[in-house]
Amino acid sequence: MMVESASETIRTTPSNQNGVSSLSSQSDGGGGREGGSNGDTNGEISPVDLLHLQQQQALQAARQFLLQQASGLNSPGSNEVKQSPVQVPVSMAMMSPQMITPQQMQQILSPPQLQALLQQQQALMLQQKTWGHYLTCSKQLAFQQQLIQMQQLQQQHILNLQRQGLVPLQPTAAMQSLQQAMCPSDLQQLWKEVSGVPSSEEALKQAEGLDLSTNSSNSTSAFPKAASAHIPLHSLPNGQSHTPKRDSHEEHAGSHPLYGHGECKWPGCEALCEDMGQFIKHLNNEHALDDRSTAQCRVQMQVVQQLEIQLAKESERLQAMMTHLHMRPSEPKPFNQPLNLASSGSLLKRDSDAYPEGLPHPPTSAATPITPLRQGPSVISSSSLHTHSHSHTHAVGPIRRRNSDKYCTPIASELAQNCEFYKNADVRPPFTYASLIRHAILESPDRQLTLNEIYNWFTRKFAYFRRNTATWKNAVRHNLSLHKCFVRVENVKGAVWTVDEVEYQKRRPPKMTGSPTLVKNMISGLGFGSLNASYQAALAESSLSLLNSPPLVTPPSAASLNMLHVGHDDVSSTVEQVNSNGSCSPTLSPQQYSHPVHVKEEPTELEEDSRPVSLLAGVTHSLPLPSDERDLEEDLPTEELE
DNA sequence: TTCTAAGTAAACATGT
DNA sequence: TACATGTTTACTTAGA
Repeated sequence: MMVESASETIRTTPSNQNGVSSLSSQSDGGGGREGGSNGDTNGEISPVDLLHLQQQQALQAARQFLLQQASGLNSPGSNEVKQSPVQVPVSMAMMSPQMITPQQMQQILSPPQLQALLQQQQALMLQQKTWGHYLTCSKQLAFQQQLIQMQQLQQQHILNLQRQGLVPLQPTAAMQSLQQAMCPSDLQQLWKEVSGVPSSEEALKQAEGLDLSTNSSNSTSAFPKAASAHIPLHSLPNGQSHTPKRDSHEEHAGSHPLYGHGECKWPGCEALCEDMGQFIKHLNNEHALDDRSTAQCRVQMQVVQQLEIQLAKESERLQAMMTHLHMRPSEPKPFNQPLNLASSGSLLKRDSDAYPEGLPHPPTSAATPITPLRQGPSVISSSSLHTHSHSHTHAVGPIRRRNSDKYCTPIASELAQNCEFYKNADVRPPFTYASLIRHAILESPDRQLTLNEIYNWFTRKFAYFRRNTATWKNAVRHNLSLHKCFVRVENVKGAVWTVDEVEYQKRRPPKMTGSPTLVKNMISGLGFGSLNASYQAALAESSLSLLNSPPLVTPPSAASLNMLHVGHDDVSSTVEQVNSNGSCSPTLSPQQYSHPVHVKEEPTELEEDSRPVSLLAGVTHSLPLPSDERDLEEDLPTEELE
């Protein structure tokens, strides 16, 4: 019986390798693995070569430009004199960030700068990888916002300087005329080219390279070190030195983007300023339109642009990766090869229109993948893939449990986003049977299903469960009977299965990404101090999930508890979002619409008043009382109840 | 290495 | 009797 599955279980290696390696590769040179379009082209001029050529040309242009500036401004002079190099090449002066190619930017920035940028980006990507795919998009969005804020900040300062007369009006007119059509970064680029031109060798060094380690010819100058000290690239990505977005006139109302916590937030300054007036004075004195400030601004802008470019590239790579993983038209066995794929925004459609069972359909295309992967990919389940390739003894290709637990997968959202995929692809869902059963039950309108309905749900939702029915059905029954969280209820329709939320939460202590004691303390603060920590945490989650149901929410408790919430595979935390699609009702407890006759009888010896859970349960949702008693009796150590 | 949870298989009981 | 449903046990496996 087991032997026949051996051939099926070793099927995921190609996709696995592809997916995992792609996800983990940050120095892939633009995703050469993604479709191989950027691969090596031996013997002929590839796009990469052309890009290199363009980079060289851009480098030459940039160096000439900078040398031109340096030579034209070598003599000390006033700002007016410094404006003379306004006659920069129009192509450079008018070059918006969008017009500067990444390669040109890379050439404009010195190797140390690029290195610093790369480190930042790698750190960012590491963060993204660490937090997983799920956070990537939000992080990118946040980062993009940060970039925009910084651009606005810089522009604001520029405008401020203009208002204060520190910036000549000559370019301002042009800027104003362009202001309507150009983004802040465009304006800044224009401004920096027009007005803030480095006038000396140090400016050149600043622009070409802040670190002398690679610039031996200038290594004797002491300035670059100072300049590099004034350009703390690290201040950008974390955004610590930038305040939230402000209106361009807001600095007059008591705040300034470059001023915060009594410090000047100019890169590398950190001068203490007691009040805004002092800060303004400091800003005008120390960060006036001079070579240093201009160079700093220039470098900062380039940092921003570089990061933007990198962000765009990484986003594009991500898109390509996810698209690639979703669409494998050349797969010889598209449905017999379990593809554990990333989520796709295109798969968000609710599947009330299930395909005929047993008829696999081609996976839907993934045009706009938006669901990021988690640290432990919930869909690209390494565990799933792993077990598929290692489990030779199970006919169904066991997913090997705990995926959802381990990766804290919100099964509801996962299924909601990938329902089409799972429906069509012969992929074992990376969830435990218990999670799936629970999801099926909670997804139902009445939050109760007969065994046969559970079967149907499995086969309807997952192509994987359209075969080996005996195996997984047995597993379903086994889980239903085994886990106390599943409560058999007899109503007029016969026996149905419901979910005991508390019990379900209890069977797995929730994973707290933060301090586990936080939950305990907070719950203790809520008056549940008599419970043990794990049970408190479980209750917290259970309550959280149910507190999400509007009719049952007590705002303060919900708010405070929501702070504790960490996602796992619980449907309760995400079922509401499924409910938003109208597929199930979130609030009713089984006992609210059925008259339970609990078959699973277990000894109950505890007094009801010794169970603080009833407090919470009573507030949040109606619990199955008999099972509740049973559960509490079983899981709460008696010594802790005494 | 040990423990635990999950998955699988199977035996058995019960009801239709 | 066959089948569905439900329970229980045993075993294997993976992960902590």
